Amino acid sequence: MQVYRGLDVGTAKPTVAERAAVPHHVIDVVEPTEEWSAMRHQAVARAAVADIEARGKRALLVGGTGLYVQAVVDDLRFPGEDPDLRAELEAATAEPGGVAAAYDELRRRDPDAVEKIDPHNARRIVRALEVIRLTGKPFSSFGAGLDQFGPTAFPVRMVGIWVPRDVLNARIAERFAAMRDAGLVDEVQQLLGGRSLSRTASQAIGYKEIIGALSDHGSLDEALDTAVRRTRSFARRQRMWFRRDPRITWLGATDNHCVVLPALLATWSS
RNA sequence: GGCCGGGUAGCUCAGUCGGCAGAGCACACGCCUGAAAAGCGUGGGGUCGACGGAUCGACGCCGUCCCCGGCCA
Repeated sequence: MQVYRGLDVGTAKPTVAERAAVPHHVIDVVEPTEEWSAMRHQAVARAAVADIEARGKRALLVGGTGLYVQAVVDDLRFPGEDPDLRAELEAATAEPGGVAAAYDELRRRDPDAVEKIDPHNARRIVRALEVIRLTGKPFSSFGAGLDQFGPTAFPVRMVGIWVPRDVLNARIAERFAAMRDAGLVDEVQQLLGGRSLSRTASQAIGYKEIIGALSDHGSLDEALDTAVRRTRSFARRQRMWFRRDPRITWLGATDNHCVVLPALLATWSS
């Protein structure tokens, strides 16, 4: 979400001072009216890494989202996209019984892919059918899957910081309180002036809830509570995603995350 | 004080004619290849306000009491 210009406070974007001290990349690269995607992220982030390495420097990748980290680091090749076809499939699944019918079609055309997709997950069923109809090849033929951890696309060391649950939850709540104090609501109001955010930008945690509260005069306190819960849920999905990656070295943190710095720096300079 | 409505999961509430106690959210566990800060699956949880009664059988019917809200005085 830090790729979006204007989404500053709520994405905990690095400050101007921080960016002057350490050059950051892939920040503020698009307007919030634009769509962003894993494939787009892969291209831009890899270009940034190549640029850094060409200057004899070393890139530090900061992951938030597992799919995006793997899109950059692993040899993921995304099959093509067809917006019209996707719209047609989405309309079909919106009909009563449409999701079940689409799932049946997927079962017939790609028995392997059906194993990894839940029968009610319309979004992923649509995407799989889109790829099959577009390419004529099974969705499952595009790579071994995200649970296969082969050689990375370039040399990389992966480190994760494991934070105790109660510390994490407390920090998430504090973080949103601080964002509110820093003017998050004002920022959302300015963003909305005369335009609407893209589908991807408008689902940013905090922004989505505040936009909802502002548009139907709901409670901002409730919006922030929802955003806090959604952040905890996001953190849980991050934990689930990264936990299964055997290449990650986990560093434990207590209530003071600085204690992992020596181990982190040792990894960096090794 | 009288009348009416309500009391069921942590929260908001369904529960048909009396026949195995339900949903959404929360929480826990988990899935994942062009929306991923997205989408989806599974699960644990109950003195059905309390006590008594009729019934083979009560969240439901009858009685008494307690609590909450509204109206009247």
